[in-house]
Amino acid sequence: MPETGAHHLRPGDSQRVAGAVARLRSAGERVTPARYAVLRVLDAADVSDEHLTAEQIGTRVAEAEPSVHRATVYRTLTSLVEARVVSHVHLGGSATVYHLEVERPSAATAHSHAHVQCSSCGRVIDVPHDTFDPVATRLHDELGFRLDTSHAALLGTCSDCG
Amino acid sequence: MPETGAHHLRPGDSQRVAGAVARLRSAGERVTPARYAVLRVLDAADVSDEHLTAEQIGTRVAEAEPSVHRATVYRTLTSLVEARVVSHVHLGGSATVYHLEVERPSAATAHSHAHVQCSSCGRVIDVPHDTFDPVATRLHDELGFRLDTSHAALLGTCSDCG
DNA sequence: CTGCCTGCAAAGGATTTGCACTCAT
DNA sequence: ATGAGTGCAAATCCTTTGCAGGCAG
Repeated sequence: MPETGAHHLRPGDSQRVAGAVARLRSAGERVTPARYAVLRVLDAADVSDEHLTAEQIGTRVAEAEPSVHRATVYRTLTSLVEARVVSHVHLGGSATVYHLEVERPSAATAHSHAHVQCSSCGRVIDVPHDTFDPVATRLHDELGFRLDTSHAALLGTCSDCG
Repeated sequence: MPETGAHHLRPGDSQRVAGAVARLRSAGERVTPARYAVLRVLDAADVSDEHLTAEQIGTRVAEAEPSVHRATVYRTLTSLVEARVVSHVHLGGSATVYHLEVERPSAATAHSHAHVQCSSCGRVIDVPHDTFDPVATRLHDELGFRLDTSHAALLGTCSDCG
């Protein structure tokens, strides 16, 4: 009764996890239980619109799969980002949060949304990617600076904390 | 031969250092050698358009005034920021940089410039504060989010690294 | 004088690394 | 079978903190 390498797949695993695994594999990376665990945590967070730090991911992975070491989570995140299966956003509060990358195995084209964070409650808000277009255009024209709107978040105050 | 409290002033100290000291004092904070040292380092950095992290400031202070302990530099920066004599910007790379605040002892009104950082060479570029106005307006209208353009930097690629 | 600020040293928390072993391929 | 990935533990790095003494106001 031969198994084909998908031994880690689980019933609950979403389309996105499956897709991420596929891209991971095609990137020449190995698919291990630890990596599955991280991907599942990220998938669940995405569903509930959460943005998790490496440490939070580590904690959740530890809950789901105690055998996965924290250090491995860090290494895994690095690999996943490198393989473009996961992307990260630097928040103003100097934390970095991760989330599953939806498509696009190739490089450049920033498709994802931009983020702003409330310095009061810490909430991260996704904003349409074209919000920053005017700024991006101006920076490019005046300074030759190519803005990457999805790689860092700006701070401010949200309506709840206003 | 009575001295009036300016015992720490030095010939080389710029107008800005003097102003910072004045505001510091009027904020009810004490003016100590350590605080002078930090202010001088920040002033020198501003002149050369540098943006220094707490650690870099610590190093430069150590060079100029070896007797000032690193821990004091951290505490000093906290105090100076609180007293609005110094402001800090969170860079995308998850470092925080400090610089002298030019005027405005009062709160709110963001006057200072915004920043963008090159993810390739790390250079921090000051941009006119109105650059982000279109975005700020849109975020405010659509989400009730009040953007603080000077508190965090966005990432991108500068013309040199283009 | 009074207590804010400091130096010192030790604690702290998050991330990284060396090493030997394991398992995905 | 072979080396990428892992667990473990120790090392690092940056920053914070408790405490006693010192200096600004």
